[in-house]
Amino acid sequence: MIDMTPYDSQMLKGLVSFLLLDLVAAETDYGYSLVVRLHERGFTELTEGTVYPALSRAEQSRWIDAVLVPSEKGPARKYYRITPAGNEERLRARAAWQRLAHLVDAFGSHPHQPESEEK
Amino acid sequence: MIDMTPYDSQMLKGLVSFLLLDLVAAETDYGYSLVVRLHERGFTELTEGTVYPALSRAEQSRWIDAVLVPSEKGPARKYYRITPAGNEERLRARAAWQRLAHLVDAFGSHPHQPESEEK
DNA sequence: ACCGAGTACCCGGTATAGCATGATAGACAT
DNA sequence: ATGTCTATCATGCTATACCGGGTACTCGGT
Repeated sequence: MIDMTPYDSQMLKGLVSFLLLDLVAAETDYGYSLVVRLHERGFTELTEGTVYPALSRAEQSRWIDAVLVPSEKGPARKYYRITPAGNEERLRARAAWQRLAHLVDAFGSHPHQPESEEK
Repeated sequence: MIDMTPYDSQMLKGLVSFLLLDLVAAETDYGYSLVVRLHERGFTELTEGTVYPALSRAEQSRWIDAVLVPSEKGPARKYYRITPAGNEERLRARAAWQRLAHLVDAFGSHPHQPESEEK
C-alpha cells in the first residue's frame, strides 16, 4: 500500500508557473502541447486542469501573451510567448528555487551554526 | 526595487512539515526553539504563525506527540517528539523532495526525450 | 448520419498550507 | 500596576494545485 505518486503535489506550489515560463521561453507553444512536454519531463501528474489556469494567471500577470492560431486538427490553438517581464520573473523564480534547494539540501548537515559559509 | 525575499513562500508548501519532522527527529524540542533553529538554517522568513499551526497539524496526524514541561521563564513548553509514523512520513517526504528536485534540476537540459535514464 | 476518440480550451468547486494578526499567559523587573 | 520577554494558540486570508465536467472542432469507423 505504498503511495505511488512520484512527488508531493504540495511541493509543486509556485513551481508550475516557473516550469511553464521556462518551457515557453525556450519555445513559443500552446497549452495542450505544454502539458505533453511537462509529462515528457517527468511531471506526469500535471493535467490541463492545472496548466490552463496557470497559463491564465501568467497571462494576467503579463508574463506571457497569447496569439490565437487556427489548427488543422481541432479548435484554434492559443500560442503563448514570453514577455520581457515574464523572462525576469522566470529568472527570479529560478534563483528562488536554487536558493531554496540549497537550503533544504544543506538542512541535515550542521547541528547548529549560523556562521560558516564555505565556497 | 528588487524583491529581497530569499525564497518563494509558495515553494515552501509541503516543506515546512518535513523540515520540522527532521528537526524534531534529530532532537526533541519545543515550538519557539524550532523557529530559532529554522532561522539559523536560513529559513529566516518562517515565523511562529507558520510553525505553530504546522506543529498542530503534525500532532493531529500523529507524526509527533507532545509533553508539557514547565519552564523557569514564561509558560510551560510543549516538547515535541517524533513518532514512528512521523519518521516514516519524514522519509517519504524527503524522498518526494529529492525526486522533485531531480526533476526540476534536469528540466532545462533535454529538448525532449522521454527515455535516457543515466545512472 | 452517428459515434468515439483525439485535440484544445475553459469554468466551478475543493483542499492544502503558508502567513498576518492578535489574544493569552506566566515570570520578572521597574 | 505596567512593561517586557518568553511561549503558545486561534482566526482569517490568500494562492494555487487538483478534480470534474463542459464546450467545440476534426477525423475515421460503422
